[in-house]
Amino acid sequence: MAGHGTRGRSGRRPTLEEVAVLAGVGRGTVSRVINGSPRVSDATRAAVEAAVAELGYVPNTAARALAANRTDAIALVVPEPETRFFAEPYFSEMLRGVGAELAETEMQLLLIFAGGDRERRRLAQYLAAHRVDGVLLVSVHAADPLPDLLAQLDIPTVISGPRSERETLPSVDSDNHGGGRSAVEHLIARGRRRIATITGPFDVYGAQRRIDGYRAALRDAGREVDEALIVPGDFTEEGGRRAMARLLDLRPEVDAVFAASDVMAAGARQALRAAGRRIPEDVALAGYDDSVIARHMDPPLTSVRQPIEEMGRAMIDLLLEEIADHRPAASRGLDRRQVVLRTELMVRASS
Amino acid sequence: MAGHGTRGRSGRRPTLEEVAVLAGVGRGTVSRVINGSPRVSDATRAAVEAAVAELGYVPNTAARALAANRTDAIALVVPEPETRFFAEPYFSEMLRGVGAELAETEMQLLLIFAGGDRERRRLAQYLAAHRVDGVLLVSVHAADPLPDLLAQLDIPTVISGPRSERETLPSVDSDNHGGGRSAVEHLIARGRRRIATITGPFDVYGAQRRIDGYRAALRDAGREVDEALIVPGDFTEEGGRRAMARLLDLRPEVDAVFAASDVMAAGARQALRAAGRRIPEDVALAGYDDSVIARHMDPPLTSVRQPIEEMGRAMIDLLLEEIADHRPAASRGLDRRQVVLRTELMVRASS
DNA sequence: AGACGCTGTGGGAGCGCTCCCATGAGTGAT
DNA sequence: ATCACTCATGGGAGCGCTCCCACAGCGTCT
Repeated sequence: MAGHGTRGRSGRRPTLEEVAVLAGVGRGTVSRVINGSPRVSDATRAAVEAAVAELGYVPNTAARALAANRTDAIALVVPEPETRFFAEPYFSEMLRGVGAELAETEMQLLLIFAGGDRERRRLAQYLAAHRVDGVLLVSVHAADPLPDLLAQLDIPTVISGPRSERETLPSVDSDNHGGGRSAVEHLIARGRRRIATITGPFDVYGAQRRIDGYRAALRDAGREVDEALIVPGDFTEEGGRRAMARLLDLRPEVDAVFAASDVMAAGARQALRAAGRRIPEDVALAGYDDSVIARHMDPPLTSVRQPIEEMGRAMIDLLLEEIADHRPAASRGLDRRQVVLRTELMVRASS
Repeated sequence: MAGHGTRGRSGRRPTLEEVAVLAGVGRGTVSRVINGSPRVSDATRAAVEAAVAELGYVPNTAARALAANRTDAIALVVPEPETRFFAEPYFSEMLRGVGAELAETEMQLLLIFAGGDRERRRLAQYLAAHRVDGVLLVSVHAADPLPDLLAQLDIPTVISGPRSERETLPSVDSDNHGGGRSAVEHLIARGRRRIATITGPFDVYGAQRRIDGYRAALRDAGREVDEALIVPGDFTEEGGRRAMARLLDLRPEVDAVFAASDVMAAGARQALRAAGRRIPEDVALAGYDDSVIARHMDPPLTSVRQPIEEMGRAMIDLLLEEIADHRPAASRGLDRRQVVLRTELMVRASS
């Protein structure tokens, strides 16, 4: 029996047409009212609105999408395994900003993880199907082919964290250079002499900028940069631990460390403890992100706060603009589509 | 000039019809192949697949949704302000499981926050428009009208954490009773005499169950339950701090605390420190969730681990089933649609 | 008075798909 | 050879909307 038919019938929702009949107008007019066109007389508009209210009419999005060729949805694409997504509190906060800003609109948010190969292929299909009006790209490595794919498909995109200084996609970022610099300036001001840094992966532009900030602060203070004090990490806790251990090995006289993420700082702290160094008495420690971990560490961690939520909001704003004036690529210039937001150093007991 | 028309033309994607022509078959046949119907000969199927590959055909979801009355999308609805969503690592991990399981399918995940009033109304509209095939409801309080709305709209729904022992919606939960019990049994085994608990909100069923587990463990050990040792919290850090402070006031002789969440345990720790109590020498501490905070606390926190990721997977499984046999409510019975997963106690230095 | 332009409106023509009915070919039983 | 079925297939009829053309009504300019 028509299980399907029953379902279709029982839950039938009113259509544009029915609203039109009830309001005594044509379909086109109802459509105009629904979409806020100004070319409708006040009387007609009122009549239509009454009919809409009476029937409890809600537009059918599929039909709209089909006819108008838009989806009113954007995707937040995370090109990392889900695991990492949440190891870094960064993403969660960004999501918060994105959600908040999007709540102002009719747009919907799709969350897509594309860590593995299979997910990657699925994502490509998905994008090819133009199932979203725009894409938010988070945490992209320099060599990732995704941005090019998106450009090729002509899908409006905003990237969080430019891939290089000559990023072509609209982007939102915090001032990594200034952030790194402020942390190191603080350590200098605290009288530290041998300041090291545990860096992020070199293929992440933001990580590079933090290192540059580290160098700048030292140079401005008239100090020489000891390259052995710059040890590579990978944004993981274990990586931070290893980097710190190595650092203690190479430069046991180190008396301050700027870790490019709180998570790595947590790892560094373990290594310091294991080596019997006290924080901050023997070694001052500063992190980056001002995450939950920073506040709960013992001692609480000095950390560079990024306005991540605000960054999320800014990304949505940019993306909505991109979608709005989505026009032939040629007519776009090198717009001022690179937003950079200020950081703030949260000083705590670790330094 | 026709920016719109240009766009529509330039990026034109092949349609079913075009695939049919190229393969030399009818539209219906192509549709059958695309949708994996068995009623197609091997030769035809091969021809169609070749044509699909050659044209790079990708089905238009909007058209499909319109014609078939389904969306191939499900929503994860979080009826809390975004803020809380991430304060509890719980959600993040759940999202991970959901994402992983969903990656096996063609379904898409929509993330919807419905904390405020405006978001609530928007959500209602959204659901009324049947823009998703099913809904995952996370962290629902007992009095929330959302589940009823969903039932009324006849939208397949799975709830994480039943609202009461007579939950009618399919649900996935961890064994809160067993979890609470195991934590308290552990504290008893450690020789603690005055064991208190800081609870979650009373209108959260899971929180109730944890209290019940606390009571059960004490009773089974032949101990009397001192009601003054049961202090209400609200799953926040500050709430945990206050509860602990109050506890120290009322029952200074307390020598162990089971907090119904790690976040509250972190708050309790602050209060204990402030009062000069050592962990675990003076007071043993156990939490719930086995979150990042537990591992980074000083000392590391004993905590009840829920298989949250697995719970996310289970929710998706249940929901997909619900969607598959979505039939008149009458024909559904009190199915075995209540999944309960086992917890595990992670013992660390705090106890 | 006629020509012209506006504004508000109605409704046809699709958008690309699924559903389902009709059709014809193939198979085996009578 | 005939009938009854089954199976693969083609294609019409929508799904509910937006876009846009056509047109009526009215004021304005010459």
